[in-house]
Parts: sequence; C-alpha cells; structure tokens
Amino acid sequence: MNKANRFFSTASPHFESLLRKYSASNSLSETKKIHALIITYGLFSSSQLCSKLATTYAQCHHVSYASQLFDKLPKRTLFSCNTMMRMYVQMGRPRDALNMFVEMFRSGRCLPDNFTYPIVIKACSELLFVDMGVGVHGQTIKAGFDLDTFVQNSLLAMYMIAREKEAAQLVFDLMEEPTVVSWNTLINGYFRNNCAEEALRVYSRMMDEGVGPDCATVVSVLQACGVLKNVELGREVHALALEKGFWGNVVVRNALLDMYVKCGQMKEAQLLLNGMNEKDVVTWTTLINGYVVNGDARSALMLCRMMQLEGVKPNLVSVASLLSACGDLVSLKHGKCLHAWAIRKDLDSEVVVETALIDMYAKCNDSNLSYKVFMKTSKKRTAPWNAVLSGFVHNRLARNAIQLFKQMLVENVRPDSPTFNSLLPAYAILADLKQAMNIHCYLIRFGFLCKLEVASMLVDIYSKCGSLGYAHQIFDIIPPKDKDIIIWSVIIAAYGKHGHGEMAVSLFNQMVQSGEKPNEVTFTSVLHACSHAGLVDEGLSLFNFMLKKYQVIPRVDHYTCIVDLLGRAGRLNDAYNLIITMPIAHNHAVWGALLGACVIHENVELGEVAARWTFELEPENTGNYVLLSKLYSSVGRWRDAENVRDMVNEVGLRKLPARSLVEVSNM
DNA sequence: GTAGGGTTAG
Repeated sequence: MNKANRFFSTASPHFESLLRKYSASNSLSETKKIHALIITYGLFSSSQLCSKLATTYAQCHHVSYASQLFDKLPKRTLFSCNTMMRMYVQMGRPRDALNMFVEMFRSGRCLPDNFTYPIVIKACSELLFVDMGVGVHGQTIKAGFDLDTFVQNSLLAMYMIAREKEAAQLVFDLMEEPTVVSWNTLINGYFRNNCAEEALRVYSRMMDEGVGPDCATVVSVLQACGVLKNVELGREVHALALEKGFWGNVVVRNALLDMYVKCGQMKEAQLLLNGMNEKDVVTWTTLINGYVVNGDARSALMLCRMMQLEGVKPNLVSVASLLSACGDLVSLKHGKCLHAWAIRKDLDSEVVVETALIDMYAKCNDSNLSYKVFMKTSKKRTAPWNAVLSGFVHNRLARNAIQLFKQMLVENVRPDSPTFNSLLPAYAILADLKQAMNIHCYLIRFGFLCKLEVASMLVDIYSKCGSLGYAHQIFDIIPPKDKDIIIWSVIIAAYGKHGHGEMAVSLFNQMVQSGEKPNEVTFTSVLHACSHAGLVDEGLSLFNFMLKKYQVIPRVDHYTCIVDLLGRAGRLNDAYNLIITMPIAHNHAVWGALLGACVIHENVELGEVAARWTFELEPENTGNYVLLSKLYSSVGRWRDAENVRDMVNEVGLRKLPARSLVEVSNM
C-alpha cells in the first residue's frame, strides 16, 4: 500500500463529511478546494469519493465538472444519476436529463425509483414531450409508483403544461390523498389553460374539503380573480391571507396588488401599496403598469419618481411599462429621456425594451425613430416586428405595414396571433380586395383563421372592400357557440354601412336570441344601420329596448344615430327636441346629423341653429360650412350661400400648413 | 434528494 492510499484510508471519511457539509451549503469554492486536495493526494481511486464529488458539483450546478467526473465513475449509483438528471433539468438542459434516463433504462444498471420519476416527468413537460411523458406515466404504474404523491403531482403538472386538462383531472381524481400541492397544481393548471372559472370552482371544493390553503394557493386564486374581475372573491382571499399570516410573503402581497389592478380597483391598489412597509421592484411595477392599463399614464410616471425616491431601481419590465405610458401621453420628451436612461443602464438591447421603444415612438407619431430602433434590433424575434407593424398601422401607413410583413416572411420570422392583430387593420385601411384575398389565403394555410379575433378582422376587411358576401362567409365559418360580441358587432356594422338595415336588425335579433348580451358598441352599430336604411320605427324601438331591457346609459353616438334617424325621416323638430333634452352634453356630431337632415329637407330655420353649433364645436371642419352653403343654395338664397363659401376658404387656408406637415411626415 | 406560486412587449 503506497503512501497516498494509506493517507486516503484515514482521510477519506473526513473528506466525505466535508463534501457533505459543503454540498449542503452549495459552496462551489469549497467543493473546488476538496477537488484540488483529491487531485493533489491522488485519491481518484476511491469511487465513493469521486461519486460524492460529482454529485456535489451537480448540486452546486457546475455542469461541466459534474458531468466530467460522472462520466469517469466506474459505478453509477441511482442517487448520483438522479442528482445529475436534476441538475440538467434545473440548468435548463432537460434533453440531457432525458438522454441520461434513456441510457440508464437501456443499460439496466440501475432501476429508476420514486425520486427519478418526478425529475424525468419534469424534463418531459419542459420539452413538451407529451408522448414520452405518457410512456413514463405507464412505466410509473408498472413500477408501482403510481400512488406516490410526488410522482402524481409531477404528472398532474405535466398534463396541465401540455394543455391536457382531462388527463390532469384524471390523475387528480385517482389520487388517494391529494396534498395542498396537488390542489394548487390543479388550480394553477386550470388558470394557465384559460379556465379561470374552473380554477375557482376547484378552489371552492378544496375549501369545502377542509384542505388548508398556503401561499401558492392564494397567489393562483388571486390571479384567477384578476382575470375574471371577481373583486368580491379577491377581497375574501385578501382577508384569508391576512388571517393565515401570508402578508409577510412579498409574492402574496404583489399578487394581491395585481388582483386589485386587474379588477380596475386602482384606489384600493394604491391604498394597499401605501400600507406596505416593504416594496420591491415588482410591487412598484405592478402598480405602475396598473395605471398604464387603466388609462392613467400620468400617475404611472409620478409613481416612477416615488419609487426612485424610495431607492428602488426600475428594471426592464418597469421601463417597458413606463415607455408605454409615454406613448399613451404622446410625450416624445419623456419617452426620449427613458430611452437615454435605458441606454445608460444597458437595457436598450433587451427585446421587451426594444419592443416598447418601437411602440412608444410610433404612438408619439414618430415613425422614423420607431423604424430606426427596429433596424437596430436583431430582427430575429417576432415581438419587435409586431410593434413596428402596429406602429405603421397606427400612423395609417398601411402599404408600409404590408410590405414589412412580406419582408418578415422573407427573413423567416414566424408570425404569431399578435402579428395579425397588428397587421390586419392595414388591409381594412387599404380596402383592396385582391390584397385581402391574398392574406385570407395565408391565414387559412397557416391555421390562423380559427382565431376568433383574426376572423372578426377579416369580416371587417371584406366589408371595407365592399364584399359583404365574403364577409358573411367568414362569419358563418365560426360555430355559433364560439361567436362573441365583437364578431357580431362587426357583421352588424358591415350590413349597416352598406345600407342593408333589415339584415343588420335581423342579425342583431339573432344575436340576442343566441344569448349574447348586446353592449354599447352593438347598439351603436344597429342604430346606425337603421338610420342609414331609414328604418325609423325599428331604430326607435331598439333605442327604447336598449334603455329599458338592458339599461344601457346612452352615449352621445347613440343620440347621434337617433337624431340622424329622425332627421332623415323628416321629423326635424323631434330630432331638435331630442338634442336639447338629452341628459348628456351634446357635441358636433349630433348637431352635424341634424344639419345634414335639414339640408335634405330644406329646413333653413333649424339648419342655421344646427350649423351655428357645429361652427362653435368644430370650427375647423369645412364640411359643415359646405352643408350650410348647400342648404342656402337649395332654397335660392344665393348670397348667403356665397358668404358661407367664403368662410370655407378661410378655414381651408388656416388648415393648410397642418395638412402639409402630415404629408411630409408620411413621405 | 422529489411536486405547485408574482410583475413584462405586441
């Protein structure tokens, strides 16, 4: 026995206990010291020591040392295999974990145990290898681990990630003793699969069965409350969280804040934040983003200052939200400041920030700068393309948007649903039937037409192109149960715009019969359709229906439709009386509708009243002057007509510089 | 040594 081996026999237990200690603290530097000692004293002959060293490196997430040492091991224990596979999964290399599992299974050297399966199942779910996952599920049954809670919970999570809700529910139903983790996985799984109602039903069952919720339960349930805007349950969960002592958990606090934000309860959200002693960057960002989403960009910017005063630094998510606030305020100045700040903090090449910058410049009507930022991006990710497309459409540069989309396809960037949400309005602006048919073919070929939003926009495009037939065909493709209020509104508006009032009203009735509750927008569309087609009685009865049955508070555009309707039918006095008695402020549109009707029916007396109001409320619109002039001409008051025409010229001259600026910026 | 949780662009 040489000197080194003699040393080893006495030193080995010592090293092992050291390794155990350091692996517990995950101290990479200490493990390296032990490694160095093993090399110095030539102790590699101890497979036990080497195995321990390899697993310690794996626990420290040092992939290269762990795998090098592991590969050299003469005998692999099940423990070391499990540890290696866990390291691979935790380090985002699930494929390596699965390769190891397959090799381990084939060689038959060691059989997987109850610790192996959760790791392997997690690797399958990360790779979305459902088929393999199902195979592994079969193996767990064969090996008798099907009643192991950890294995079952992993399977449950895997099926939920793979969007196999039924399979997940089956796993859950077969569990003898579901733990709080099982319930949480089910609740969160339903939530992530867009079934927030089901998530809440599961939560209520869990409470009925007397299972004590934990922080994870509360967080998932709050998310579901946010999506469903169920602030009542949200408040209950808030009380429960306080009662159970979860308030100390920052994740719970942030989830509570986000629930109030999502429910649009900004006052409660602000109060909650005011009452928090410890606020992290997520807390602040949640509220900042809340203000942006709820249309109060100014408060979002103010909050950013308060956050910095409290010494919390914004991160890239905060910056993206703040840039969005600048876009909403059309504040190029603030936007540029944030851009400069992002450059200084080296955040400007993060995709989220790049996208937000492109969007901000576009919303501030600076297509040039928006495009410049886009040109600096790697152009490999879809999001910046979507932002620049949406920016072009925002600035009505429809042709540029379509051209850019074609470029995107040339560069092999995969479009997603938001791409079409950004792009399709360009086709509606262009109203070119041939182009519309082109994109229609593309949408069919790549399976995007099954998306309701996309189908709704295509209905709108065909309607704008004047092809009601195609529009209706697309509308019919969507199964009745899937039709939402938006697609109904679009088709009703389409018929209305083309003067097919009866059809619009009939579709509206079909919609009500189908159980869809009409909203302000559908009422506007159908009333508009009635006024265009001269359906006075239908229009008036729908207006009454809206007030009585649905108790919708009429907006000014509803009144405009009714004024138009009465006016076109020659009931000018009724129209006038409606305007002066309406409970909300009148605007240029209501008076404009009356003026138009007065021109048709040659009523100078009321026409002059209406015209005066339109000049007051909308002095720059030359159309109103033209209408009054036309009215005077039609009754032979030529001089008055000429005087009004002169006013048109004056207004037109005042408008000229503004219009030419728009043209220049579009070049 | 195993399973579940928060903010983000379009």
